[in-house]
Amino acid sequence: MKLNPAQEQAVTYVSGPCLVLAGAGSGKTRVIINKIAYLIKKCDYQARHIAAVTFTNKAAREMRERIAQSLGKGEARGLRISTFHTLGLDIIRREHKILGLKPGFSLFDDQDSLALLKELTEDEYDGDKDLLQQLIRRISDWKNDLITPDKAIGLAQDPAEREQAELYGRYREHMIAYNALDFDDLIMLPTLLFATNQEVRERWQNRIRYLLVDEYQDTNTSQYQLVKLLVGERARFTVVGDDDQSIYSWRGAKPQNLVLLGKDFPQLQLIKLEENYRSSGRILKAANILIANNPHVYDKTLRSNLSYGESIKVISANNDEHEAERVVATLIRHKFMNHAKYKDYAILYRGNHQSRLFEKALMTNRIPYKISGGTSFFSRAEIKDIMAYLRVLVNPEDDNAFLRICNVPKRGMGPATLEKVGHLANRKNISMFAACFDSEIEQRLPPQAAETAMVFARWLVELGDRAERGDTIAALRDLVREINYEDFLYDTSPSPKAAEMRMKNVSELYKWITAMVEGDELEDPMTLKEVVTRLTLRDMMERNNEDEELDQVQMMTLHASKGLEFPYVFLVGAEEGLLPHQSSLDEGNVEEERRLAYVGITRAQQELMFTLCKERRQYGELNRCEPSRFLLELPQDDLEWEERKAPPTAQERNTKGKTNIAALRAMLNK
DNA sequence: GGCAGATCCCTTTTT
DNA sequence: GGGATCTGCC
Repeated sequence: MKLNPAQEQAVTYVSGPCLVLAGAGSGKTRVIINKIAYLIKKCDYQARHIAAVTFTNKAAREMRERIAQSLGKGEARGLRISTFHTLGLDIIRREHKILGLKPGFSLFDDQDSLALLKELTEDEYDGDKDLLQQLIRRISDWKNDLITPDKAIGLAQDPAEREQAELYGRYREHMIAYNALDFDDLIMLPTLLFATNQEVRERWQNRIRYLLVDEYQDTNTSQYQLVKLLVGERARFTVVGDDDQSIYSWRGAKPQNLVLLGKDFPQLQLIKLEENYRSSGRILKAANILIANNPHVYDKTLRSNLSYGESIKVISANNDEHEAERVVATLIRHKFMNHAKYKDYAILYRGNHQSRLFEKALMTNRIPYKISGGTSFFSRAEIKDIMAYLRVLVNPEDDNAFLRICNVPKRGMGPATLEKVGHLANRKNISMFAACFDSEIEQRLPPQAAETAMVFARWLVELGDRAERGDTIAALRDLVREINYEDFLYDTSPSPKAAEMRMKNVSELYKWITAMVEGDELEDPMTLKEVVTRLTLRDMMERNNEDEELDQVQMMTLHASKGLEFPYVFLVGAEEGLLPHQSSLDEGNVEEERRLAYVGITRAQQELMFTLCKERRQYGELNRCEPSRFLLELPQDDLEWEERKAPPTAQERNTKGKTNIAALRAMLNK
């Protein structure tokens, strides 16, 4: 496939820092793939000196597959393609000594962190969920801004913030005691390390000599700093991004980093990709008109080189259940008329909970579907159990994991026993696991309980030895067998069928671990320690992607849809309060919601269908709904409102238009 | 210590 | 409306 002139320029400009502004569907992944190949084949870069960074595992996997196709396997050897977080993990793993971490550190996911913070704040917050949520958010913001607890305390403006900063400090101390890291640490630690340690920084600069960053608009402060420190003075890098697709500001992403880049690297080469190869002219026009309501730093207009296409449908339904039925009915008819496949259709929604009714409607009609995201594999209880066992094996300091498993299945270590073990651990400043071996344990616990704890701990040590010494996979199999996990599942599941499902999940996990331990052409074999941290990042290569070949309707959130494309798209729940989401309206962040709508629209290749309800059930209550303002912002001549729902009057459109322009002005004046 | 029923809170998006 | 957590009874 030939590149267009702008793409060609983006690929071959390698002599300095390069920013590629890539509109939706303008072939940015292609540019990255081609550029990597160009660097290796034409510029004498070795694959192992090139790193490409993405935000999601999915994107990384896709890139890996496509690069494997265009390069020989040998040529791609050593090429780093990973998410920011996996790159951070790699760095930490290699530099863990300097960072003061013991090998086999645990990675806490959100739930783990939440549990720890909940415990730490019991006195202060007394179980107030709101305050807890604020604290978590605050800590994450601090970490994303590279602010340590000491600094946070210094910066505190009021007593409440001071308290948060102190809790942040306690949280960090406990994490250190557990030999554990959270997601934000994966970026913050390497960045701080590079910032303060020249030798390490230079080592990594030497290791990564050309850096490519995908979805650059999603970087937060610490990620941007990491990029800057990695590229150093040499400044050999390419970042690809689109400010109109910035939809992650809620987790600290700073689209302003696009502007900062120009300031920090005055020699920055700016290249715009404005030719869209994905969507019909009409869909693209709608997207352009919608996003024109947002302020812009760099102007950019996407041009379609496809035909104008079908009109955009707006389907209205009486209520949310009806909405799902209408989508399914429309889909069935449309599929028949167009000889399409199920996998050509995507149902995109704002929040995960919306998937449920569609799932139900699809199921009753026997239509195969696949939900991406949502309750992930790794949040299932059985997977968390086994993972917790592995975490303790790998990192005995991990009290959280220990607590999860010490009585699963029941082995007589109930709350009373645990409380005493916990106290002992606390007083002696050792892990609970270590406390099970402590000389005092026999004085503190009733003989039976002390015996149980010691037997359990000894068994763990012995199993850990087995895994360490020889056959990791056999040890894993032993683990599941020796705790009688299967029986446990049958005892605790509501039905034998559910138990069977859960056991299947365990086997699936087992399969992934086996694959990772053994390695393959692209990935080196890993130790159990590595596997455990990697799995918390969910960075398995999804070897079971036979799924993708299956003919299934695709369902996902708008966020999850970024980077994907589908012939026919249903954008459901186009209502005030849902698509501009109420909480965003409250925070005055309509622009990000508009970008989210923009992302959804630009996923569609041939046809786009919006749906909305007159009323919707929320928290069990029935509420009236208004059409999304974004629908009113679209070019009405290109919309086809279905059913009795009248299109908006000229007046309605005018008022909407005026408020928007006023808002836009206010924004620009700021 | 385990289970059924009651109660509570929630739903924005993710590595 | 539904999943997670608590309560009170066995």
